[in-house]
Amino acid sequence: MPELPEVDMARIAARRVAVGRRITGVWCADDPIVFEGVAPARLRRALLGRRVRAVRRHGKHFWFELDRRPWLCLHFGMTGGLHTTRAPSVKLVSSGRQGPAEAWPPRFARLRLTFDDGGELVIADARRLGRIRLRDDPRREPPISLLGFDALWELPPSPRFVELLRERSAPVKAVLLDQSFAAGVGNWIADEVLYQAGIDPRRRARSLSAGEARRLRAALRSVLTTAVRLRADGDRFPRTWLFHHRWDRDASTPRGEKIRRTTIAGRTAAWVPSVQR
DNA sequence: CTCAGTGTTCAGTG
DNA sequence: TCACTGAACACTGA
Repeated sequence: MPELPEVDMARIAARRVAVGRRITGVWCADDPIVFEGVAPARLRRALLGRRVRAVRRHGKHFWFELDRRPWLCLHFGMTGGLHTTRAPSVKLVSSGRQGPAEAWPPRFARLRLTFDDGGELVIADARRLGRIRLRDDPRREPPISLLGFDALWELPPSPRFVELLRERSAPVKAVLLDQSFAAGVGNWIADEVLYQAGIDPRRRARSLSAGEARRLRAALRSVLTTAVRLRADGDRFPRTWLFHHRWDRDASTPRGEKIRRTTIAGRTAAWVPSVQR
């Protein structure tokens, strides 16, 4: 479930369980794909006994600052997620959703860390498109160094945002999905933002008027701040959002607006022709 | 059984 | 050269 708001919830959950604590146990799957270039023995050596200083996020990536380098860097891919427990019996999930106590350790666990106070943290990833890496200086090394502005924390001022869009000839939806443009925007957020700004996702980015670009920026800021404030819990998103209807079978919003689906940049775009021009 | 999917990368194209 | 597109990746659940 990982676009920027979900990853930010994971950052907060990880911070709560890990910051100030020492890592006393490391278990990891022997999976050279998810653990890109990191053998299990090296991972254990890098993490065991370390104290966690902070948890940082940029776009959909996040990482743990430790008291010694290298640091632990994570990306959830399409199906990854973070799970934590505090006391042996209390279970918390990064989504914040309250449910029946989940299985522990969770299905598809790839990495499991135990802390000196008994807390635990698990990275799970069914589809294995997520990545777990070690980096000496995450912000200065790929893949994080290749990202554009963080869509929530570093949104450029309007004039600069307009300028950046003018430099791009791809469909505006493809530009929104490009992590070297705005880091953290994923498929549903791009669709939501374009819907709220009233812009056809197929439009070339450079064809937007300054007014349209400003509307797009405002929608991006509004959608992200709202989603984060609501703890990335889709059930609590405003009912006016396309989010609730984009995959509906009947393909229309409660207002009776028809939803159309089009492939752009290899992803399915859901949009409302009567609203988006 | 088939296919789409809240993502990224990389080879190929124009 | 550069920007862009689409397939590949790997697996689950509808």
